[in-house]
Amino acid sequence: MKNQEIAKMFYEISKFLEMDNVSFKPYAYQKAALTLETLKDDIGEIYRKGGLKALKEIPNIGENIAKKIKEVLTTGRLRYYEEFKKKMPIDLDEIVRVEGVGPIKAKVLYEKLGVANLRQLEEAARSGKIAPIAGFGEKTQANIIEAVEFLKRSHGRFLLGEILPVANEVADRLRALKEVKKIEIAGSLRRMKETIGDVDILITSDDPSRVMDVFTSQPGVVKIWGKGSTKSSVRMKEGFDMDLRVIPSRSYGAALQYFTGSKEHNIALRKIAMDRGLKLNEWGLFKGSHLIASETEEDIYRALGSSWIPPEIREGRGEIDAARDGTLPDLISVKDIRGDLHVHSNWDGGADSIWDIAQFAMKMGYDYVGISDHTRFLKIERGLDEKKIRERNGEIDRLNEKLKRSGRRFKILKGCEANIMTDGSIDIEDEVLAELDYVIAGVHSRVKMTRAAMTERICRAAMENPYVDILSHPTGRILKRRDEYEIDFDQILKAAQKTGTALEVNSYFERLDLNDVNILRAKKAGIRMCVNTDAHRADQMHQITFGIAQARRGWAEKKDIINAWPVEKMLASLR
DNA sequence: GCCGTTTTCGGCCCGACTGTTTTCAGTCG
Repeated sequence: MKNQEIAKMFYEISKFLEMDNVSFKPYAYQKAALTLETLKDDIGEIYRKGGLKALKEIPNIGENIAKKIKEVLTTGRLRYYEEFKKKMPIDLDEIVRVEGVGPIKAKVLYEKLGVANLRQLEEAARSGKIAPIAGFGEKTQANIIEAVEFLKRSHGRFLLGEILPVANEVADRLRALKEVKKIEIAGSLRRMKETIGDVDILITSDDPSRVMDVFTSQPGVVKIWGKGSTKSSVRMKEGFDMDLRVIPSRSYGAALQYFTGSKEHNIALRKIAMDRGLKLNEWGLFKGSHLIASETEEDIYRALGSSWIPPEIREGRGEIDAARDGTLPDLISVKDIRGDLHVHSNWDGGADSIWDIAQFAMKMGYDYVGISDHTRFLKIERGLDEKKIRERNGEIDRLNEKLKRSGRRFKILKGCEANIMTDGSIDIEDEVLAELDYVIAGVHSRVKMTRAAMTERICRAAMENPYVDILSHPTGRILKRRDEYEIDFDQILKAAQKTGTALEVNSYFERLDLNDVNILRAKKAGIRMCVNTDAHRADQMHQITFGIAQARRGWAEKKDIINAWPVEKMLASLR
């Protein structure tokens, strides 16, 4: 993933430049990084085909940045970046994650105290060395200690799947109050980002004081940071902070738009406002001092010549242009999903029987459910061998008969989640794979291999096995625990393209794999995807919400997601 | 460092808050 690597370098350069108080250049590098991150084609490929000229044709890549990309591609290094690193060998990315410390403070701390990483930052703060530095002080030092502690405890972010249920519960509690007129969760949670920093809730109310009382005294609040008539802020027992803001009814739409973000989206939108001689802020859209739009988000987007944009794609990845041109994607939604293809039964390590799973799937309104038990190699999950798979298939046949007799059109599909062994082979005989409706394959062992070996393992062997239809959790990352495998994702995309293999969007909240950016790349490459839950208990099938949210963030439409298709069409596409 | 229906220079998003100051720099969203 050369694009991602170079993007990361540019992000860091942007911070180094900010540190030196350089104006505007940081912005240029940031934009270049964002462009690279979401670029459809491999940057190396672009360079090979069209040289420097082709690089310069990419938006936000000019003369100088093109040359730097060329340098990375041809030498594997970037002197400009290395010089920054040499001058200031600090873990900038880690340090600026501490609330209240930005690039400029980081620089001072390095020069005065030699602080190069989080540990040293904490040490310096705890030994009282930070307070005496000009521009810092006691309060800043205490804040740094608290911020570092927080970061260590939580890595600074919370998982969407952990935080959304809590936030919804709070929102429901407030919604029930007669003093609350409108209420909405804003921020990255509304955008359904895979990880969330804190929660912003917006309300309108004629009598906020009682709402604030309820908010700050509700169960789960462990600390009240502040309580006023327009804003209250609390820490919840789960460790994240929640803000409640009371918004004047008239500017509700403007505030909702503003607090939903993302920052990049808002910057782009404000720019458009400016181009039209208008000004956009959290109070509304203004021409001079005259208010043009503010009550609803729709009003604001419309006044800027755009249709309303779903929060999930407000990430500054071209959504505003698309909205203006009328080419916004018709995003996939939960109700489009006809069935879940990745559910484990109690034949392997799952908790529930196939019949219970089917009942649950019917309750969810699905047309089918695919049982994809683990296979032989995965002993810890009681993986099924060929004989067991056949026995289980027999049970599925009997249950399908039963469904048919009772007049239900619901179908249980025979699948498995086979293991991709280190040499790329599949741990089940082809003969048995052929008897299944579909085959998922995934890596569950030896997750640390060289990039070349892991890429080949997944691509050449597994994807080209004629029976493998879907690749489960393709990049292998576990949020806050484990990075992606070392893989060349572009190669995986190519293999999927060539073989028609679908890539899974795994909805399990610690995986969310593919992630939003990779979904967008897969979509652009015309690759089919499949939003599954990997449920090990029937009720986990509800987690489809999280996968769908990521699919939406990756601009996926019904046509991109095979389990949004009628079952016959879906099955036909696999074989 | 990028960009251009303001096109090779002169712009580049904006406001609030915090902590440090005594008029503002840095950070955040």
